[in-house]
Parts: sequence; structure tokens; C-alpha cells
Amino acid sequence: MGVMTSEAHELRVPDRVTADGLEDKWVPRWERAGVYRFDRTRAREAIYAIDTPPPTVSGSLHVGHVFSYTHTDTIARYQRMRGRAVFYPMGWDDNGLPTERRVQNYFGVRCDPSLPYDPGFQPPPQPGKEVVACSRPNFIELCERLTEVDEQAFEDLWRRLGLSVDWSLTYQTIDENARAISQRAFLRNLDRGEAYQSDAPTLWDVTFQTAVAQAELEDRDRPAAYHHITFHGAADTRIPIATTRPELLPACVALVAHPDDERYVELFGSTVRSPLFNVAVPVLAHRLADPDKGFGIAMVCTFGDLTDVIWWRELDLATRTVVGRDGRLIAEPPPGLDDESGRAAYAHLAGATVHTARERIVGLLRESGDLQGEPEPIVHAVKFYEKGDRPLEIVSSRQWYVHNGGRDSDLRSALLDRGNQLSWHPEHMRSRYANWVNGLTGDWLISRQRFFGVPIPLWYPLNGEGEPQYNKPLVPDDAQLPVDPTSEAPPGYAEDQRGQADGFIADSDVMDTWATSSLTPQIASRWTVDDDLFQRVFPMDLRPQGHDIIRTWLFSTIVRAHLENGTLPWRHAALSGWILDPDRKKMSKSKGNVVTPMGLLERHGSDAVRYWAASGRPGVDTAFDEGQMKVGRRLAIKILNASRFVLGLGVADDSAAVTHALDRAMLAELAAVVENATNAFDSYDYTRALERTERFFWTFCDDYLELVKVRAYGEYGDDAANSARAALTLALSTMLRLFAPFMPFTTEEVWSWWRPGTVHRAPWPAVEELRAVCGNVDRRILSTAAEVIRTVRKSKSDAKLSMRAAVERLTVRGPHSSLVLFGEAQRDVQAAGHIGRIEIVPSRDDALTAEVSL
RNA sequence: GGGCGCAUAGCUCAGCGGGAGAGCACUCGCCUUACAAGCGAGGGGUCGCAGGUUCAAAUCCUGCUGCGCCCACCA
Repeated sequence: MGVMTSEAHELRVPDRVTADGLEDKWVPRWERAGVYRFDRTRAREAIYAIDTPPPTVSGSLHVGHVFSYTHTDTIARYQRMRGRAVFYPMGWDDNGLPTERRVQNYFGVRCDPSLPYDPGFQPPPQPGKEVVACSRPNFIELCERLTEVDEQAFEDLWRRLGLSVDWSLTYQTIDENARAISQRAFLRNLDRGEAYQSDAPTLWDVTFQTAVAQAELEDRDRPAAYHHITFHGAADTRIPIATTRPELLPACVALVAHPDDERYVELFGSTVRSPLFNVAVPVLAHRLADPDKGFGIAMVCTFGDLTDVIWWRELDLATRTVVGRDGRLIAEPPPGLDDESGRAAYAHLAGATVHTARERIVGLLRESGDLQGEPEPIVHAVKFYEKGDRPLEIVSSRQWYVHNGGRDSDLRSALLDRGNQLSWHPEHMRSRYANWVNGLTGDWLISRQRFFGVPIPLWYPLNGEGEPQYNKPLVPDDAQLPVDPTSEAPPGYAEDQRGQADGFIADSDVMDTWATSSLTPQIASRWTVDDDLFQRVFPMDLRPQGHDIIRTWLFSTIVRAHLENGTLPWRHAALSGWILDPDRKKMSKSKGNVVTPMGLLERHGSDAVRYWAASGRPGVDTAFDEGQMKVGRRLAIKILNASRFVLGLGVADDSAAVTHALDRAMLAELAAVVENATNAFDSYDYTRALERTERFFWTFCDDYLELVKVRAYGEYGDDAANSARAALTLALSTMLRLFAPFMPFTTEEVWSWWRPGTVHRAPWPAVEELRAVCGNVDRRILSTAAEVIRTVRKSKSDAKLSMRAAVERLTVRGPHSSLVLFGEAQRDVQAAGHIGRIEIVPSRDDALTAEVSL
């Protein structure tokens, strides 16, 4: 009886093998056969669910994608072979700003929400200098049109790469189901008091004209300059302050110094006047003022930075807004700027960009004698929206927030606990999560003043005077979801009441893209839509993602599942590293070092590229290395050739025929490899699994195959040959399955030569199967024989002879125990080395030595 | 300033308490009835530095240096 159940299957081994064309052959066959189709009838314990990262389709295809998605795919394939029904969906993140920006550039249009829908609207054939304005619905149509094209390009790449995704489970973060779930989750947050609105200073991107959240900030070093400006105190005293933002002088509301700073103790409580504008501002004490910065006294403005906001709030200061939402100084001078010459000075600044206003005010200060010396250039870090290219301003606006522990220590510690309950791969990524949660300074700002996104599903009633009642939002019926409040009326109102007194207005904002992405486990598992599916796949098993978005995607997903489902969204998180170019720099388009992934797949073959990707361990930044792909390709070709050879020797599905000790030793070695690879996969270390398998495979080819091939030809009789053939058959079947998660095309090709069905649904090799065949044979029989044959090869190499050259005599010396091991393989060594005579000489040496006489 | 990670052959990396390793690159050789896009053999490293623990340290501990990432600061 064979260890493998196998029906009679025609053996079709090609005369010549090639690694080319396997993708075109197998991608459509897998699709037709439904090899990767999720079986939703299985019980939860028999399911492995993956929360696939939806790629931003408006971004460019990048080798980084190939890298990290391959990692996940090896895990998916392993779990499938372990008998799990793998829930492996694909999502497209086509929601939000990146899509808007790409549509603007691609078509040369911009969205003007005040325009009516034009059913016949067509963008210019070529994006021209003149940007064409269109309505919000027209703009959204263009977004949909372009994302469809982008998504197809991604899907083609993923299929060719061999991702074992179930394409029937595809979703978009902007599709109807995602919008409904996103809005439903928000409304439930609102209902439980976890979502709230607040009119407060907010970080604001002046280019995109939207609020942004803490998680979307990044610091960039920018040149700036300290300007030394004189304020005027009582009795002609002059108080110099240093600022990098002189243009905010008209927005100044106070000066602040540290309470213990003796230079300023006298001034606390007094009033000073600003230069040029002659506005009276108080001098106050606050612990956050740093005596070592500038002159130790800071100009507090509406608002220069986040510290200004703290001072404004804690010291109860006035508000003097000068920077508008478009990044220009607003037309009217701020309240309190009543002095006539001050208003004249302000008139020079009104309407100017921040940059221009700064130049102008420096000129004015110089003229008035209130600028001391020349500006002193420095470089300092400035906050930017990560997708923006102008520094953020801070403006006051009404926004929606969701609790995330930033202002609530109970929730914060609950979320820290969730991080501890999660399994992290690699483990040290856990601390990044804790760092972030501990550093939160406020709740999660989820509203964005943008167009292409999931609308905030609310309206506000208008009172008799037509004033919106923001504190009484109108909510849609659940059955209405997804809803667009700008084109649908709230329950109990008619459309013609929009904008009318006693009528309603829509909340025109959309949700932050993370507010939707944070629900990918719920969206993919169709929470509230398909309860049966949800129960089977949620919480999921695995979240694979980049380590750079722990603070955004990973954290926000945990927040949502914690608030909504009272659980972690998944058990494991696997973080992948970056791709670095050969100079160890992160790859970037601007440096021209980006390689198109499809070109790589075509040049090296998908399995070769996957091989390179799989050599990058979880969480480790990895160099882009086409050399590794060449190695992968060589491995693929070697697998094809070795398989052809093994199968050509004769298939023997009969484990009882494995009688030779050398054959059993090889299988014992293989059993250890299976054990290692299995353990490695179970701890998400796919790289180790590959390494162990590959190392075994090469020694299998170089040593074992060479040793037994003469015997397998039948030189020493049928029993001896059958033992080798049966061992080779079993080893090949096992190795193909070990390689299958990494090299799905090559292994499937070989599998099809002699096995029915697909290798990707074949059972993962079991250690017990192999151990049952090899018993407790001594594995050193193989390594001993290999060592001796290596000595023989070295002699021939040193003598510059062919490996086929005859050896007259081989003398093997060593302790009895080693000679016994060698004896088990002696005849195979003799045949493989073309050795005339072998002499065995017992000795008291510790190790075996071999002496070759040519 | 805080946190995390990394430092081993020319390159990419494995090893993480008892032999310093792999692949690539390099050198030499070989048509060998699976594979010349192959096969065989070989040279090459005081395991970042300094201490400590131990019979024994690339491996554990402490400090230092350099590189990277995250966070904070940004008058």
C-alpha cells in the first residue's frame, strides 16, 4: 500500500522542460477549476480568514506590493494545504484623496460642488492648461471610471503573480456595501456616544482644504528664520521676541514666558503693544514656555502651532484669525485690530499667501524699526499632511470625532490590552503600537471636507431663521444606507425643504478614508449584511500590512472592532518591511529607480520573483535584488529537471518497497525538514520554511540522486531499484508540496505530469507519513555517504579529471560505528564514484577518512 | 530627547551558549546517459568597539559607536 492515495494517472513527462509560459497556462485553469474558491459551508475552526490590505489603486504598481502580497500568499497557500477553507478576499482602496488627486491630474478637471450635474459631461480629451470645473456627481463618475481601469491593472498583476485570492470576494472601499457598512458603523458610534462633533482648532491642509488627523501628519525639515521683533511695554520698554512666523503678528493674542523666568516676572500681568498693529496683548506665565528657546518669551497667535492652541485654551485668550482656509490672509483685519495705522498695515497683507505676507511684513517691520538685525536662518521640522506639499495651518472648524482613547484613559488602557492580546509577527512591532496609543493627544478626527468618499450620513435641521441646529443631527433610516445626504432628504422631510427655513441642510463632509478602511474585516465578512458569513470568518485570523501604517490602519481597525464588536478584529498581525534599492535607500519614483513589477514577472517568471520576495523575513526591510530572482529562476528550472529525471526513473507509489537504509535515511532527513517547515509556517516564518526546503532539495539533487541513480536504473536488481524509486517518488511528492506555497506554477506543472488534481489542494506533508516509512534509521548514513563521495569528487577535481573518470581504489578508514554507516551505502558510493575497489580499514581515528587512488 | 530595530566573507543574509556558515560575486576544473541558463572543487571573515558573566561568548549582560525606522520638539 502506498502512503499516498493516488488514482491511476497517466504519466506525461515532457522531453524538455521550460520555466516559461507557466503563468499563462495555469492562471486560467486555476480560475476555471475554482482552486482558490472559499468554501463558506465550513465551520469557523476549519476556516482561515485573511484581512487583505486593499491597495490604493490610484497609486502606482510597485515591487513593494509584489513583495508583501507574496508573503501573505505563502501563508494562505500553506493554510489551504493544511485543510483550512481560506477566506482570502481582495479589496480596492479607491476611496478618498489619492483618487481625487489622480482624477484631477489625469483628466484636467476639478470638482466644484456648486455646479449642477451634467449628464453629458465629458472631460477634455487631453488634460489642458485650463482646468475644467465639473459637478460633484460628474467628478465622482470620473473617479469611478478611472479606478476601474486601475483595478484591472492590479488584478492582472496579482493573478500573474499567482496570488491565491478568491476573486469572487472582491470589494471596493467606495462600493455600495462598504459605504453602507461604513455609515452604519458611524451611526452606531454616534448612537453609543462614541462619535461627537466639536468646533475647535484643527490641523488644516490649505491645498486640499480639509482637516487632517493626527495619524496623517508627518514632519518635514524646512528652512525658516528667526525674526527678532520688538514689542513695546509701558514707559517705552522694548520686549524683543523671536518668531519664525512674523506674518502671524496681527494674530498675536499674548506673550508667554515660564513662571520661573526672572527676566519676565516683572511683566506678568502687564500689557504690551504689538509693533505695526499696536494691539494690546497680555504678558502671561505658563509652564510650557521654554526659557531656552528664542528669548524665552513666545508670541502666542491664532494659531501658529499646537502649543498656541494649548495656551489659547488654558489661558483663555482672545481669537484673532488671520489665515484663511485657502492659506491666504483673510480680507478683514481680525477683531481687536482697531488702530488706524495698524489697519493700514494689515491692508498690505490681506489676500496674500502666508509666504508673501511674511516677506511684506518683514519689510514693514524693517521700515518701522521693529525688526532687530537680520533674520537668522534655521532649519526646523514643520508639520505636513503626509500627502500634502504645503505646511499645515491651524483653523477653527466644526468636525466629527470618534473616541480612540486619546482623551479617555479607560479606553486607552483597553486598547493597549487589545494590542497585548494580538500576536505580532515579528514580535517587536508590538511596541510600536503601544508607543502610538500612549502618545495620542486627542480623539480621532474623521470628517474631511472632500468629495470622493463616504458621506457623513447626517443632516441638520434649520430653525425659523434658517440657522443650522448642529446639535440636533438628523439620522437616516438604516434601510436608506448608503445615503448621500446632499442628494437625498432626511426622514420626515421633503427635498424642497433643503436649505429652507425650518427645513434641513446636509452635512457635506465625507469620512476620512481610514474611517472606512478601519472596517475592512467587517466589510469583507459582510457584517450586518450576511450574518452567516460574518459568524464564520470574524474575528479573522490574519492582518498582513506594512509596519508604517500601524498607527493608522492597524490601530483604527482595532478601535472599530473594540467599540463595535467587543473583540480584536484578528488574532495575528504580520508586518512586512520596505523594499530598499541596492543603495539601501527606500525606492522612489523621483530617483528613477522604480522597476515595474509586470516587467519583472515577465523577465524572471513569477515563481522566481516570489522566491526573492519570500527571502524577505517578516518585518525586515529587504534590498531589491534581481540576483535573487535569478537564483529563484534557477531553482524553478532545477525543480523541473530533477522532477523529470525522478519520474523518468519510474514512479513507484509503494512505500513498503523502501527497504534500503540509504533511502530510509534520506526520508528521515526529509521528515525533519517537514517538521521544521511546518513549525516555521505555524509561527509565520515563511522564509525559514523555504530555506529548509531549498537546502534539502539541493543536497537531495547533488548527493542522494547521484548516489542512487545507478541503482534506480536497475543495475542491482528490481528490489534494489524499487526501493530507490519508491523513496524518490515519495520524496518528490513531499518536496513539491513543501515548495508549492512559494513556487505555485512550477510545482503545479510538475504535479500535473503524474498526479490528478492540483498540488494546491493536496494535503501538506505529514511528518508521521514519512516516519512510518523510514522507521528509526540512522540519518547519518546519507551524510556519511555524501562525505565520502565528496572526497572522491575532490580528488578528481584536483587532478583536473572528469567526474566520470574511474577510481582504481578507495580506502575508507574510521571507527567501527562509522564504517557500519558507510557500509549501508557502500555499493551506491562505488557506483556513483566509478570506483573499482573499496577497502575498509578499521582504525582508532575519531572520524572517517577516505583515500582515493586514481 | 524617548522608543524599537540592525551591525557576521566584496554583496545579500542565516546562525543566537560549545565546530564561523549559505547564496551571489571571484578562482580553478569538468560535455558527467535530468539539468552547460549545468556540474564539481577552491580562496576569502580577529562575527562594529570596550568591558563583564561562564570551564566555554558571534551567541547572554552592561556601556559606547555607527546606520535605519517610529514618536516628541519646532518662540
